Amino acid sequence: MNRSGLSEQQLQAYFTLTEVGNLLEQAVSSQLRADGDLSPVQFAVLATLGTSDATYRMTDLADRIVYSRSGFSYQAGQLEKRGLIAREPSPQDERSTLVTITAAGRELLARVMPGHVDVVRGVLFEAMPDGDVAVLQGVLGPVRDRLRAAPPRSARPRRRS
Amino acid sequence: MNRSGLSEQQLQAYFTLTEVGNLLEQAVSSQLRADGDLSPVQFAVLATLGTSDATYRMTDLADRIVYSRSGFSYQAGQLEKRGLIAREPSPQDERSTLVTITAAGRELLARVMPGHVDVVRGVLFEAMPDGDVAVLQGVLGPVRDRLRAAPPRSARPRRRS
DNA sequence: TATTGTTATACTCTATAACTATA
DNA sequence: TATAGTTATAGAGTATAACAATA
Repeated sequence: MNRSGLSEQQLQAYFTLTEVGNLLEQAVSSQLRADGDLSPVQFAVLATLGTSDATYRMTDLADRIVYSRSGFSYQAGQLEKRGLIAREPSPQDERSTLVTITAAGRELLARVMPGHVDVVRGVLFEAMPDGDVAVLQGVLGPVRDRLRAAPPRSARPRRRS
Repeated sequence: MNRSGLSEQQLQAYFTLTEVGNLLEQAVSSQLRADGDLSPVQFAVLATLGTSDATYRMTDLADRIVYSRSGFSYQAGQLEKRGLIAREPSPQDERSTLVTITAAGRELLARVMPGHVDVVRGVLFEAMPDGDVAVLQGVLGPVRDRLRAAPPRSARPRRRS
């Protein structure tokens, strides 16, 4: 434990995680742009919608993807303009908007996925022993779960006008 | 191994890593902005320069921080304007620019660090068993080393004019 | 010719605050 | 009064390509 409140080991692990994350995002970003004209965020939206079968509200998707509401509205607008997602008012609560992936969205996802997976393998898994995959998930999975359970950004009260 | 070339386990671990990285960056970004009016990239520059004693060339720093040259020139300009770093031509190779952190830069780094470390602990380490820290470093350290050894972005040949 | 770095340009992204509508 | 979502605005960040200087 150094004077800052994190051990040297923890600080190193944090920097390593950050650097790997940046490098990974960089590599993935090029591939997505080249193969599908998608940003990492847009890919995350399509992947989230295309993998889970669930429908999401705008706010929930924004929280999951880690975005401000307004920023997510912009991104959803971009994807909707290209016909990759659809928005419709929720029957239960007409304030809410439900987001679904379209057939075209699924097609693009399928078209982009193989190259994407190739990049991820090359960057992250090629030199990683198989056993380490479970170890990584074992360490970071609980962290993710705990963060998801924490009050999300959109829950922060807004200022009065 | 699913049809895409990554096992389901690998895909999950990749998504988890990405999500934790995003959440972490989000949290850290607020703290840095509030306490030092710094972006995560600007913090990374100061932290890299302030931690290692080495001097870096512009290109090497850009590669380390994972940035385009032009983008890094912009960021270096921002930091220099605030007196946090200094640039000078290299004596050995006058094409190169050496970057150093100033006393003011160190002061700002020291001022920002405690809160920064608090956030990182809260997000990443609070619920992580001590043993997992070494495990995480053990898994991601080699990945990072391998990526650093790979030809960096700036090595990509530029188009002829 | 190749490399280092900067800059002009054009664009994407992002957040804050204001706004509308529903609960 | 609180919540969901959009949008106007304004600014920050980013990359490409062109540029100048040195090797």
